[in-house]
Amino acid sequence: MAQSFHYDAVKIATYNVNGINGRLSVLLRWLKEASPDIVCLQELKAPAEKFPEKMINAAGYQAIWHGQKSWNGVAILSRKGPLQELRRVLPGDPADMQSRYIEAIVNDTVIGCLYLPNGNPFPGPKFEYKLNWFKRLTAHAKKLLAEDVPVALVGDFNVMPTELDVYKPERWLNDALFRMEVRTAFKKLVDQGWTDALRKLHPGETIYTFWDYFRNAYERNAGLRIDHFLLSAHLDKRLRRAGVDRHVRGWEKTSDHAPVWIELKKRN
DNA sequence: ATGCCGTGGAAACCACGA
Repeated sequence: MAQSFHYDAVKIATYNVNGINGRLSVLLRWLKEASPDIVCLQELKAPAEKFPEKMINAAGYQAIWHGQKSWNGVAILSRKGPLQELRRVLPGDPADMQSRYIEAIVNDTVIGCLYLPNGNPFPGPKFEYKLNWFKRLTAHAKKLLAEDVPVALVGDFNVMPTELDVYKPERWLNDALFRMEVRTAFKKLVDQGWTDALRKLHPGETIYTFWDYFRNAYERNAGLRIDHFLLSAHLDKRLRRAGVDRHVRGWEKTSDHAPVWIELKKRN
């Protein structure tokens, strides 16, 4: 068996599905293949009542979700332990109606599932909204760390943290995913004491989680690393493996993102 | 360098994504 380990692992994944109903067959195929314990989904692009709960349940997962008509939408799935929802709104702006955050406790671990705004075009109100959302996330993240419990902030951050995370950095300098303000915001967040799990286990390696639909981006490996796992110190200590299921990006009717995952040593 | 692709929703085009 290729997949045989000397420890019991907890596998957590994140997947921007780009429309959960349009991608349902891809999602279910991947869930069966990868068998993650916890999954954070982004870009459901469906209102609450159109979340395919029965199919997700039939695949072996409980779910909580925060839907929205047409855009955004986030969900957390769990294969084993129950999900105890903590919040479904990022604090700090009561006027913000976009479904971009949901948080739950699963097996004593806090999972914050997020879909950070894209922010394009720069300059403009969307970019300002992104920076403000980042500030709110950073403030909330600080509170989570202060609670001194195992926490993971997981999802589509819409940021390439460094030049290593972009196939052609020079072309992205003025893009809202790579503007220095946004990279700086990501670094400020990480410097609170979070671990960028993929980067820690694969330093110096080219890792992408997204490839455009056009210009044969996937075939050319013209990708971006924008889906991330930020781990508190408790989880960092348990981190064993991490990767990208990049082959899923090659499937028919697939999302432009690939699923990303980590494995944690199980708690004693 | 660019929405050339793809989704959802409303209305056979538009908003939005990264």
